[in-house]
Amino acid sequence: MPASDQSQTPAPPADADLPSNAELARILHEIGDLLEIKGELVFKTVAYHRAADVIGRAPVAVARAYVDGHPPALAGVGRATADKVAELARTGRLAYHEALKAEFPATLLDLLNVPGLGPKTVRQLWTTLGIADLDALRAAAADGRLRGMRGMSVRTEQAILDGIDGLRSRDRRMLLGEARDAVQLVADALAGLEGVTRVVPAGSFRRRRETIGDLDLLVETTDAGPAIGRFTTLPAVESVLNQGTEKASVELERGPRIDLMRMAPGAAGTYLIHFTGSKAHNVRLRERARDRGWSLSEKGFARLAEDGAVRTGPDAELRVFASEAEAYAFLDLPFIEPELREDSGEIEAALEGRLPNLLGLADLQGDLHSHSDWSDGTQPIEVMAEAARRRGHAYQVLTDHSVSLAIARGLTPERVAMQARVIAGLNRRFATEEDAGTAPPETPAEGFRLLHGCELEIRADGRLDYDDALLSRFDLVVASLHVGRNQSRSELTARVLGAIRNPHVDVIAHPSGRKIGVRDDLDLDWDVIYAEAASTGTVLEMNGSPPRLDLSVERARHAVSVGCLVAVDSDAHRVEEFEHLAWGASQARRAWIESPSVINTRSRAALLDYVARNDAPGRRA
DNA sequence: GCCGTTTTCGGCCCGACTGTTTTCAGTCG
Repeated sequence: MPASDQSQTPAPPADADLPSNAELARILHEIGDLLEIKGELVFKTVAYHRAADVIGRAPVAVARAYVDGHPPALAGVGRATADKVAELARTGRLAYHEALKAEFPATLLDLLNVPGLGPKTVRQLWTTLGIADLDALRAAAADGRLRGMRGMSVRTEQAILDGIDGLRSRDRRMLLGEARDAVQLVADALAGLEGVTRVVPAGSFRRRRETIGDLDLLVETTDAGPAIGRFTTLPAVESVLNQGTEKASVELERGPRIDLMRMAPGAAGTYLIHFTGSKAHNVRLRERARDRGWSLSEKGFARLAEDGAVRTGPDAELRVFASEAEAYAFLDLPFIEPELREDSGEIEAALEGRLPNLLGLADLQGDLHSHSDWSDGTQPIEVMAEAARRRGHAYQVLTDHSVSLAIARGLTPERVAMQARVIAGLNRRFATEEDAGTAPPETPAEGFRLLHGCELEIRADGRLDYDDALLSRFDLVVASLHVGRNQSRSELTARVLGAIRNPHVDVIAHPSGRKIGVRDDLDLDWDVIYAEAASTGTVLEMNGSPPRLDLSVERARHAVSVGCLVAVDSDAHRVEEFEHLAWGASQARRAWIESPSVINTRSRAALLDYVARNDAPGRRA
């Protein structure tokens, strides 16, 4: 909805003043944490955390919807939570939250982050010893003042000291590429062991969350002993957190925590489901199992007795399945792709037979965003083109930076013309090889061509870096914004809208400008951006570079729902980075996006036809 | 706190590992 519509009458709060979904979620989680420490009924605290999660990933701006008088129906958000969200949306504050916070020192919640410390222990530390922050806890542990408490010993004190030290060094979450490297390290080490049939990453990495905290790995083996032994003694292991007969956890040197679990051959289906999660998805499955008389755990489905307890003795019955699909089928559900398992509507969709036909990496016919050493890439045009061709793509768009981005050696119009000649020469060779049958076997039927594009800078004053005459000579133009990031929402939005409305601009690259863990999103009026992109046919990019993943899943899902097309791009600056396409595709899958909404699932002919139509005079406002 | 054609009250998902226990609570995923 246009922001200008809000400016007249007795002004409801502007979007910028409303708490975001993430802020609402943070407050509700904090209430849940505080109630845990307070010793409140566990189901009540769980309800707050669940409501926080649901609101945090809701597809609409929840506070906005409350202010506008049409709060969304969200499973897990009942009357009490709705009233609190309404108060937060209306006033920006929540009396209940503030009263609760006033009961405890503000720093007490920090203690929950120490591994091994839960709400019960934190409460005990505070009430018996007055410990309310990490420094006090460290001092007490170092002085040996904890060992008198129930459940505390000298060893616990040391574990707490170690845990506090670890907090400082290990608070960063991994990006997808780093997680993949750690997975590979362990998988390679276990692969050759006797009895090991496979090693599978599970958890949030398998669901392709944009950042990964801990890694979960499953090893299918007849005997867990050797695998766990090898795992806990890997050279990269800094410490072993725990180790049993079924599972073990380690921390890598300056790296992540990794959990390894054993799954029994022939029974992997429920293990994979259990350890892939998400927790919320699993809870829904277990509820469904229980309704049907079975208790679901990683081990399989155990038959329940009349009283709701698991049957034991001669009446015991455990159903196991080799594959996830079979385990889902036992619950009369179709297979649900890991990227969808967030309890964000996938169970309902599965029941109603309307699960999306998700985009696959193989559906991509090309890539609209890449660089060479002509600007800030590291490899020659030919090397990049050859690598793209060997991927079996029909096109790669070379989009070196435009002139004003001097730090990236942006191309002058003269160098653009030179580059065009280089590309034409390469394409002549590709055509000759295809005619002669000497092109790589991966080459698709329509052949491979390197398309000439550019990454066009949207300058701080809103002007574009090249004039229309030059822009019209490119096969495809992606526009992006790297400078003047701190302007007001209205200024930034106007700059992006200017690019969207230019008939020669085909794609807006990494629209939010974020880098995960480094810098925040641009402050844009997103609803206006989506609407204009949809009406002009300008494509919004899902950039697959792991620090970007931009658009985000939530934004991409919203954009497509209002009629936008997206492009899944690598933004490769060297050959190895073409693999970013896989990360980008996984984010599109998380956003429930299907192939028709992704422009680069189209053939080269269809892509160029789309661009030509959108470039036609009068096509745009 | 949430939720419901087995319920508007009384339930609410499951198991491994750890540590300090003499049979189990707390934490974690």
